[in-house]
Amino acid sequence: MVTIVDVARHAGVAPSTVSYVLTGKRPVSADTRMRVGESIRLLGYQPHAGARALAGSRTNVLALVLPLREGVHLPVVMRFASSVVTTAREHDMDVLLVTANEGAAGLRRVAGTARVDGFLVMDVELDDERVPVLRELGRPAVLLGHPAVSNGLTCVDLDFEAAGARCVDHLVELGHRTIGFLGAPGAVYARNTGFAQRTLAGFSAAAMRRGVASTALPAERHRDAVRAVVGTLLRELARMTALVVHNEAVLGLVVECLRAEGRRVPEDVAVVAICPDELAEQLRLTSVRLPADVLGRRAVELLMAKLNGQQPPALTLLPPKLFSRTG
Amino acid sequence: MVTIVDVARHAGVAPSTVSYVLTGKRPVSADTRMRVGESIRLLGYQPHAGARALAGSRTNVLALVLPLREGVHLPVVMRFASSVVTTAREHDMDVLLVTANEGAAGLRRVAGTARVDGFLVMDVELDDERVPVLRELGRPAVLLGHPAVSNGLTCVDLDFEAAGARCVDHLVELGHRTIGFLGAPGAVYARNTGFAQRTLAGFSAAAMRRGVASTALPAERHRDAVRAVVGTLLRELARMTALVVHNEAVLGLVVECLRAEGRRVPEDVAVVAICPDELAEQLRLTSVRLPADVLGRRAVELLMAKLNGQQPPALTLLPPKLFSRTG
DNA sequence: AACCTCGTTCGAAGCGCTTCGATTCAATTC
DNA sequence: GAATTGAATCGAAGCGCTTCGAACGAGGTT
Repeated sequence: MVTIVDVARHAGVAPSTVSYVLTGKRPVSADTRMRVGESIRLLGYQPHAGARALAGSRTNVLALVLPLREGVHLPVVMRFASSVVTTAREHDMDVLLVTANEGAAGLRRVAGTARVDGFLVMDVELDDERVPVLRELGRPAVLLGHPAVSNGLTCVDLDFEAAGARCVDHLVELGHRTIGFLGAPGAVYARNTGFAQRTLAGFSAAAMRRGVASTALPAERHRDAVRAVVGTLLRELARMTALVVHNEAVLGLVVECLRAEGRRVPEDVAVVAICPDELAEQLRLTSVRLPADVLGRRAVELLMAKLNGQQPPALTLLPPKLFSRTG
Repeated sequence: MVTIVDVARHAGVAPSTVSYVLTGKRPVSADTRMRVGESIRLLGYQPHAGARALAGSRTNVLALVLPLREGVHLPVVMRFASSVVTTAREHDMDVLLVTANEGAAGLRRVAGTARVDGFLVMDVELDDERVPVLRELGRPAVLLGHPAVSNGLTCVDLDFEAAGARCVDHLVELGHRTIGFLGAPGAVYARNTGFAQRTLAGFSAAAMRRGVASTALPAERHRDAVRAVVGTLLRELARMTALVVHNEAVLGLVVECLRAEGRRVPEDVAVVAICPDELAEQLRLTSVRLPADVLGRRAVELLMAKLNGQQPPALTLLPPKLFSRTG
């Protein structure tokens, strides 16, 4: 193994000088910087990560905490992870993969053993047990899917409120005057899960502002329930020509039911979905996508800012992008 | 921060003794072992990973190299990753996530900086540039999707040959006597990509053994091509009552085309797919699944064996499991 | 009673790096 | 020409752990 001492000897300088060349923490003359750089190249020197972590108390590793349980949309998680790793590497960081099912103990472990410099936690819920632990650990952290109480923490998320509004605006521009909304199961709204409400709020406000007639209903997962709620909507909102769906689990069923009721999609009822892109792609629906890649990149950038002592805003909301697939 | 010295002082022993309690590398009397354990609990001691790595030249971290590019089936990758992390944790290991697009340089980097003890590399191709590098690095590694030349390396994969055979056996048991096979695009067979051939070989051999009539054709990705090849198959193999499909990209299209030709699926033509489970689930087809979770677990176990100085077999093939969804 | 043995425990030396005073030497000032 | 500065470099200490030879006692042997 090539150590910093070998490099120093080869370049005819002290080990500390090599270190300063590498870290840039003290000025080094252009001449020696070059000589040292050359020796590093020649010897193929790579600093020992453990030694660095021990001496410098900095690991250059981020923990990425992912929900790997069933029920989350795996491709989105994967895309997010991919984007995180790529962006982390641009900042010369590596990524340690931690699963959410280790829970708060997992965070304690990787922080306590000094394995990572900071945390990226995906799929944070309201009253998540990990939030207080993250505060207690005091390491920089960025949360995705923001919990209500975010004081001191940094959160990133899609701007669901804007997403709800964006759907309305899009449809109004296409000439629709009566718009339905199918949301998550009722229980989700009951337990105040943030993103569901925010979408609905954005939708309602925009409908109000635009002066369009609208009705919003929750949609349960089961087939019959979907059929029923679609029926209700068509009855209640008789002149409905457009529908916003914020419920990826039943999206396919909704379209199916509409067609079963004799409505062509999108000719009779224009459907706009708020869901992962590939699902909308598959069903050929206009959609507001969840930008997993941008989310990942931004999350890493915020975390890096915190690691560098900056204080990024507590909440970053990404503007929604609507993809029209009516053509 | 609580160090090993603090624990030692608290328990009234030497630091080395604490170390031996922790690692079990030398016998410690039951009495002191207990006292030390108690002190560790009380003080909440967690060993510093960097210090450990430096002194012990062992990181307790595995590198997981994943293909995060488009075109791979993301849910499968995710499930595999999940299983790897879970199993690794059972062996007290953490997992560093590395993307395949860092290529061989990524392997060099994490090995050279002593960040990891070993490698888990998914989606290895024939003539993969990483294979020679892994040899050169000399760290334990387990590959998934085995390259032809596997000398000195350890590989795990689904037993595609058995999978091909299993489909035939299943169909023969159901009474089918004439079975078609639709495989990957022709180019895949041309470039000798291992798993595609092996499936076909297993299929053909089983058909021969069972004395059933069969024809195998490659399927290109495009809609028209699929329609054409399904037509050809129906013409050539006039009495075909069953079809094995090993091409997840066109699976849906194949079923669609069969129905367009007036064949009911599965009544007139029983279709068995070799593909990720959720795809078959969605299309309600009997399938041989790619057991990502078992694969991940086994891969980690093999890697741990190598880290412990054992020499596991060069190639482990997992027996295929067929899920019948005809009911 | 002196001598081994063997199971336990101790002490000290490193692992490869960062960091912080101290030192050097050339350039500047009086 | 002596004194002062400041940029560049050096040397040594120390980060928290593992590991190895040595030391220690209690038990058994001759």
